[in-house]
Amino acid sequence: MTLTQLSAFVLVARLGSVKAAANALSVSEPAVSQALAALRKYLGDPLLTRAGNGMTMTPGGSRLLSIAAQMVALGAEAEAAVRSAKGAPEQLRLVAPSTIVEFVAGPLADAFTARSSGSIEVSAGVAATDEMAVLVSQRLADLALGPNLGADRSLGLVSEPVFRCRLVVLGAPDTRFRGSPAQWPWLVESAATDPNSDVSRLLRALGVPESRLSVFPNQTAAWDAAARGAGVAPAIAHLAVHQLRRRELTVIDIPGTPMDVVWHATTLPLDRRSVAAGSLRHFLGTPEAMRLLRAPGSGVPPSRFRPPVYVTIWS
Amino acid sequence: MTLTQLSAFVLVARLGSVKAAANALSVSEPAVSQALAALRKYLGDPLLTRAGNGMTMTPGGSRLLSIAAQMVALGAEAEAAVRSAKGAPEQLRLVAPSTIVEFVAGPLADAFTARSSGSIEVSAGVAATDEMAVLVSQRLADLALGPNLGADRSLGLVSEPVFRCRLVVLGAPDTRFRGSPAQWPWLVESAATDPNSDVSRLLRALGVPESRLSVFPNQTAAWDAAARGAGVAPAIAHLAVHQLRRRELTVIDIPGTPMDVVWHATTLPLDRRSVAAGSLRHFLGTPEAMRLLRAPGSGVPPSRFRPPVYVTIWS
DNA sequence: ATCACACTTAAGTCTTTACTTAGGTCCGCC
DNA sequence: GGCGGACCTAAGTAAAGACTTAAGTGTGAT
Repeated sequence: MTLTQLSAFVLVARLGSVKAAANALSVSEPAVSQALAALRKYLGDPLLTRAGNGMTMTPGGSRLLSIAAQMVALGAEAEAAVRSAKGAPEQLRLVAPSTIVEFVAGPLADAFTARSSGSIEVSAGVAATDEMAVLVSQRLADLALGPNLGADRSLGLVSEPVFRCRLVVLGAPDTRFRGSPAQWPWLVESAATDPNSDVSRLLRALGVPESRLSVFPNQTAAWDAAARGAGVAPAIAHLAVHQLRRRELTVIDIPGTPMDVVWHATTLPLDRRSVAAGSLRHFLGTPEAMRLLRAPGSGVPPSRFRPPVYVTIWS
Repeated sequence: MTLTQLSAFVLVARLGSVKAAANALSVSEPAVSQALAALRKYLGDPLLTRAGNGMTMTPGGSRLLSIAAQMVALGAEAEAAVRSAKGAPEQLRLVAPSTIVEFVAGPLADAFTARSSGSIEVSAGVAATDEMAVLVSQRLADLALGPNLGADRSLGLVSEPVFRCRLVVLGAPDTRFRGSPAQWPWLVESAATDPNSDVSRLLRALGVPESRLSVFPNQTAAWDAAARGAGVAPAIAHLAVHQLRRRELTVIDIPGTPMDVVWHATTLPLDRRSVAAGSLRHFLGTPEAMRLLRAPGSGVPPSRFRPPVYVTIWS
């Protein structure tokens, strides 16, 4: 499986004909056909079959297309990225659970970039708890903000506490649900599907079955639903301060809550981490960072907005 | 640039030594060193340089690492995807602007999967307006939900109106801002950074400068900030119905609003589109879909929650 | 200084890729 | 039936990839 073969496949799939693809690549028709044949043989799937005038994709071909297209696009992106790296600002990758990314990653990244006077760019990525440690240890991320990842000694990571907060359960002030908390409707955001997150630990401790969960694309939406009485929602207390102050939501007394949570900053040990990672680590200890961690969701200017890491499907 | 070279590079970067990488791949040390040399030559960047005991990355190397790691991971994923495609449910890719994905993609995908009794899985992806047309025409997405994409005849797409709504501007009931609307603080979500979105068209018409914009990671967070008086926020009226009903927000009278907006469903023409795409297109015309389009953000059960398309950084 | 260690280069081999031209096969269509 | 278009296979070639072993070359430590 080579990139040339994949791009031949992608082109045939997109243009609907071997001939057209050969034309687009300005090579002969058999060249494309053979690249396709090699791929078919390697993957053990016809991928594309003749159907009258054009070609149709097999199920395997259709899965492959989206992945292959990404790989081809990334190949081009890789060249461009390396070529343009000279003199470009250094990049720093921060990973965190979706909750943290939603509320604090943007402002934090923005503030840090400003502080480095633009010489370091921070991009934020969402990751599951158990992936974060691997990402950092493999240098695919520079710093993880979230739970303590230092427990697994084999990865050789340094995890230091940076922020203390409390996990509570919120609901609309005037609603009552019947039965035990396990029977109530629970409104959660996507981090609850990560079995190692604090929220899913709480849900397990309470014995809430999956059938009572509604997953929302982001935390604010889940709270919004809770505010209209659709159920109860777990929350890092200080992040919901606006909703609490406006009395849209109120803290519900549930056994096991408030639950103390400590956010840790995890990096490689001092001798292996990059200078930029160290300086972000240091920044997290400053009063400015504390203030950002404490004050949720303030938005950032458009020029400094960076969407969380995700790869475009097509270049 | 081959996948073998890239994986050698990734492994060296991750393990911090050529020797360790060679060991992990169970090949000789020069084999890895040469793969690296070929890549260095091809890209014209040292990528990794010796630094005492280990290796450190150049800026180019660090850019490459995250891309190369994805490519390698995708390579493995491609094989797995094709091999497991036999008998697996058909997949259907829906793309839409972030606003639509946030509110309706989850419930819509969930309802459609249920309706097909699990034989079709829908995944939702976020895309910029002008990318959506290309994605569909290149078969990288099956259906786009959003603005009318039929204007560009050359792509041969079919865009049909499915839903009418109104774009308004919201603010907290009791706040007043000074000066003209162009001077107010505007709280927007990421789609506003897409110059072809309805929101950025509105902002341009009003002459709002970039400096007055705050970008939030999602629409609900922007509204939430507006509700506490931080500024005004554009909104598709019916999606903010809960906030309006609770009087956290109220419609502000601004020239040019309400702006009529029509969501279109865009697919390939009938003879070129897949059966699944046609059936999703048909589903969008049913009362059930209408109800979901009209009722924002209801959450989905965990088993059916699918995060929007993004590629994991590491496999 | 020089030794040990780790990366790099050199030289040689074998395999695979990527491509060409030439001929074969399949399918719809008149 | 046979024609045309489109895809596939065959045979052959040049180039590149992916290895190996053997011999440098640089750097930190004793």
